[in-house]
Amino acid sequence: MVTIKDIAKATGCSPSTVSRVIANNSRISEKTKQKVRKAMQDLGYHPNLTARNLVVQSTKTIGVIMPSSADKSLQNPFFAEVLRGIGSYFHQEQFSILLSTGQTEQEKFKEVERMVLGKYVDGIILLYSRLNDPIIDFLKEKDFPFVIVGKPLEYKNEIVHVDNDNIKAGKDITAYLIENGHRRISFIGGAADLVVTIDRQKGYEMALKEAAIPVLKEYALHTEFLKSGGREAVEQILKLEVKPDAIVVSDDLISVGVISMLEEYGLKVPEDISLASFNNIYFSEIIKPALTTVDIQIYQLGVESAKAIIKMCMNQKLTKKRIIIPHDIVYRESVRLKK
Amino acid sequence: MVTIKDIAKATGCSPSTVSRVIANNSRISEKTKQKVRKAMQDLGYHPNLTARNLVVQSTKTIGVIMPSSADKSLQNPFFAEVLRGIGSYFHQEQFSILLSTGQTEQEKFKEVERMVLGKYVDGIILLYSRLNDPIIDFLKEKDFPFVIVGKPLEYKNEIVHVDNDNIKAGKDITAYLIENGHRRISFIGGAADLVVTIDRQKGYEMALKEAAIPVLKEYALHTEFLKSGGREAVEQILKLEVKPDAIVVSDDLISVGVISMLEEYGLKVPEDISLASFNNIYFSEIIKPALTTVDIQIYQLGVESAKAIIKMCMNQKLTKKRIIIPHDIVYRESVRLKK
DNA sequence: CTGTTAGCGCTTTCAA
DNA sequence: TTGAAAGCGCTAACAG
Repeated sequence: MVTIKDIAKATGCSPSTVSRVIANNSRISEKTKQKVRKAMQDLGYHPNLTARNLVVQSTKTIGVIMPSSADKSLQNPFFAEVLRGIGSYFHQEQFSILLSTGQTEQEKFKEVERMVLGKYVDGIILLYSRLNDPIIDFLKEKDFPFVIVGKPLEYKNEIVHVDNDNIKAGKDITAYLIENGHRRISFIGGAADLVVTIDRQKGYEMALKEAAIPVLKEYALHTEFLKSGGREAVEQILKLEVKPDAIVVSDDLISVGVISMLEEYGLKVPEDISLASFNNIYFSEIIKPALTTVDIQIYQLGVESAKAIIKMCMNQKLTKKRIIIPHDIVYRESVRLKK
Repeated sequence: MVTIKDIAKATGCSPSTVSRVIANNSRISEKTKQKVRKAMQDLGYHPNLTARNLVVQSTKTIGVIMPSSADKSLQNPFFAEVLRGIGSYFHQEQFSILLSTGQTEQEKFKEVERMVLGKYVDGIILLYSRLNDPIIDFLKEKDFPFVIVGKPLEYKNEIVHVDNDNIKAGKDITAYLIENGHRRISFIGGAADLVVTIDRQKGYEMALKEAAIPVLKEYALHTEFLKSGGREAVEQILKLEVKPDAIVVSDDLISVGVISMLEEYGLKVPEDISLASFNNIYFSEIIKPALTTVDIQIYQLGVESAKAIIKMCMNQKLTKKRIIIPHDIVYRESVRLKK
């Protein structure tokens, strides 16, 4: 292996000079720079990142934590898309992603602990927000830089997070349904302990109230994310005495299953029942009917969380803890319009 | 920061002893071990991974390279699922994933170069296999440990790769279509430079030949992965003089788009036309019609590639370069059966 | 503008 | 069973 010393020897200068050339230090003469660079080329030198990391006490690496992979939720294109956003910003800043996909909460916790205590990462991005997450407690206690994609339920004012205004998003999409003449609107959410589900449901309820439509308990259902494709949820709905004429679904992926189920029971979307959801993943536009959905700009969610964590690692102050990515509704075919 | 020296001081022994306790070296007395461990607890000591990596000249970190993320192919749940497989094996071996999602081939190459030359990873897993991939050339030239998930087109006998027998898979699924009375079978593939597409198509052709069905050029189409949802492909098919009665699609995700398109043109699957594809992603079972598809055991693909790369990093010899994960057909609703 | 020196925190001979 | 010492490859004062 060729080290900085070899280059020093070959060029007749000191290791520190070589180091400075690597850093492109301004007070090294152009001449030596040339000479050193040539030697690096010739000998095939490349700086050892581990060695550098050790001395500068920083790795330019961020741990990115996915939700527990035991359930199938990882298959949600949401995560790939956030990752893409994070990766693109990281690339230009020369940061790296250390990915953690723990099967269980335990595994994930262990991995985070290893990364953080072993000083193997400079910061953490959490790609989800759950109630009572021990990882958050751990990070907070250690005062370790981290950002959440989504909204923390506790410590909202202390934890940096990148989120949509999901309450408003829920309200907007529900209002759109109401505008189009729907009155009996049901809500199907994913896991009930996900903050994003909670918020979207809250927005849904607000819209109903504003339109003076009663909020019925039996109209709000939860289905385990990606489990059984929303079968129970649909069956519940079909058992209702007064059947809904529209459904707000908290995630496009769930919509896919729900639509299939409805069809199985002979209900067509949007003719018999309208449906609108959130995320605008790639699928939403290629399935039939194409989904009317809230575009939450997943990629941007990734980019901004990347920006935030890097800033924090550089000890720059963030002006605000809560970074909101705007959303907007993409109108497609799953909602029956008012004539 | 509390270091190994602090523990040494606190316990009155030397840093080397502490180091040995960390490694659980057998020739340290149980008594000192206890003492040292207690001090580590009390002072909150945790080994610095970077420092260790530097001296042992290894990082226990593997670079995992996704396909260029400029196209939408990253949203294919395939990748999340392989990642999950890799992650699970890595976790138990205490390895980490350094993820690279370059937008372009260039970006990806740069990232790989950085990881490898900077000695930041011990090995590389490539999650795709393309024709003329400079990354493969680079890795080969550097003689750096790497494994491909998929099949390299060149150097098949030199490059370790974890793959399905996609030719056979293509043949099997096509044969199944033929068994059920289909004769005019079309093939819709993803990007034509992906080896997986090529293989599956090859198998498709073999099955036709064995059944003495002519292989028609105009029956084989390619659609950019996830682009336009297979619209052109379907339009091409509908333009054919003799329309197919079945389609083999090289990826479940493409199937989703193709089914939608067919429906748009008034063709129902499987009543009017049958369809079968590959991968068995979560979606395949929740969409209507549920897809008859080849289960390629994506998760296992991940696990085995993880095993392979770790073995290589430990300098253990692999018995074979080509590791095959068995596939099997999952029979669902998208194929019209012979009465 | 460049060199000398001292470490970053750990592992690992070698010696005791 | 333990300690002393060297060194992994690099950066960063400090000195000149």
